[in-house]
Amino acid sequence: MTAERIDLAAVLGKTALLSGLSQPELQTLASRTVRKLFSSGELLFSEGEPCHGLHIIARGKVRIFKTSMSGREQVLAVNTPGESVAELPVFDGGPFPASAVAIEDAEIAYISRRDFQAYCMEHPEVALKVLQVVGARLRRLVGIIEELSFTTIRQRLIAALVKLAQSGGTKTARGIEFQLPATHQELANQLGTVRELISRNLMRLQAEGLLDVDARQIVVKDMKGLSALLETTS
Amino acid sequence: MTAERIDLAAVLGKTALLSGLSQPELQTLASRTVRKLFSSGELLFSEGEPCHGLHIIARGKVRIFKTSMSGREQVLAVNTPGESVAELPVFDGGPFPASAVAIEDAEIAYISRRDFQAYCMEHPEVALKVLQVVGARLRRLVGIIEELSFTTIRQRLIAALVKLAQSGGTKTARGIEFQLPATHQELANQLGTVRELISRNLMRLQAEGLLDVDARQIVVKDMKGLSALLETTS
DNA sequence: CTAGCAGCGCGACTTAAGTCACTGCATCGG
DNA sequence: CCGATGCAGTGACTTAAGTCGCGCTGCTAG
Repeated sequence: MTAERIDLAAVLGKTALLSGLSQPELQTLASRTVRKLFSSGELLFSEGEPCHGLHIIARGKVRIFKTSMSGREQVLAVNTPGESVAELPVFDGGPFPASAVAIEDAEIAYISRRDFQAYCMEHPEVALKVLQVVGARLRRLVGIIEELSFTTIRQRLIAALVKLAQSGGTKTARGIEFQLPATHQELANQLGTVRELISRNLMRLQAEGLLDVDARQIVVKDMKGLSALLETTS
Repeated sequence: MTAERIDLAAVLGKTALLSGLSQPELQTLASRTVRKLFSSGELLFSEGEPCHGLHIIARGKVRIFKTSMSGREQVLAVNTPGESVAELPVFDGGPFPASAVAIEDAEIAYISRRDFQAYCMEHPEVALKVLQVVGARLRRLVGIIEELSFTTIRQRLIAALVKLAQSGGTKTARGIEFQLPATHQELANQLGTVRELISRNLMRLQAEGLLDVDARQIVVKDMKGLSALLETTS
């Protein structure tokens, strides 16, 4: 019991929302949290459901997404440990605007709305932190809107590849190599399109000599040429 | 002088953010605000600029939008008196994520970041209100994303028409009549497309017998048929 | 070992979306 | 009265996006 509480307090202290709080305060909050476990593929909640509390990810990954009638998905965010999920409905009392699913086995610290709101009233600095986190979220959403309405799938894909190469790539004689983090289908969901287009566009980039593609293994042969395509109006 | 302050206090008291505050508190805040005037078409701020304070609309309308390299616009929101604009950068310290322009002559109450943040620390309930407002904004953005990635322009246009008919329409013998609130170009910007498609889709709906279109005057002849098109997967 | 399944490649096709170029039409200021 | 200007309608066209169907591979559970 006590062990669990100390553990939770440590987790809470590492989240963006609550960093900077003192140990006793974290303890107090931890005593109000519930630990929830989700296995990979399990839904944390669905779009439209009422929201009763705040989810903080202690372990695992969570994908936030919308689904269309025809079954297509649009990913809004993928969240990792230390981040919180669905802060907003906690405060405006509305339903969840999107669904969330665990994409790895996950452990969630859950705090009820009432408790967290009360805590914010007593600790205004926490409320301001929440605003910062929400701000980052809102910026990402605006970015998604910008991409969806102004760019082609080709450009979105290139942008994603460049980002992956820069963060998780290793330099070799042939260029910058890295693995796609998931299936083409998943990548398509994140870019708001369908599997075939990912496939086709990757092949096209290969044909243009910018990439080498071998299933999920990507070798960027011409990083400059690739990045250059992001700037052009075409 | 005094007259101005009382006036401002009244304005502030009507905003969603600050409703429920006592007169003296409003006075205090009002004494910190600056009144700014913008004529129609004038920019309040541009995407990427640093943000130094909160804008509250006292009079007029403001459009929030993103612009692409090729000159196309995507409208994120149109805000009216009593609403605030760009609450977020005030709290996370980042630049404006989009641009804002007055689409009517407008009067803005402006409060500096420092003052408003300090006020939130002293009055946590205001911070919670801000979170509610931001929540509503975020929901709208998610809605835009959903529309952009799942629906056709035809459907978005129909949705816009239905909304307009329900809010600003009058029932007549021929059906529900209303005026388009702006030019086709402006409507296109809000739906994330180009003028021609608005024109064509309106014509198509007319050809299908659902509408009568005469320039900006619209008569919805078959509201049920129109709404029905929103539900279908097609 | 093999039947089944998930992920991927790919061609053929349909359709939504956008571009270009032009016309007509009203309004407004000289 | 007239040219300029801004808005709307429209045809012809190009291209991006998405759909369908099928075949190939490699893995793994029965």
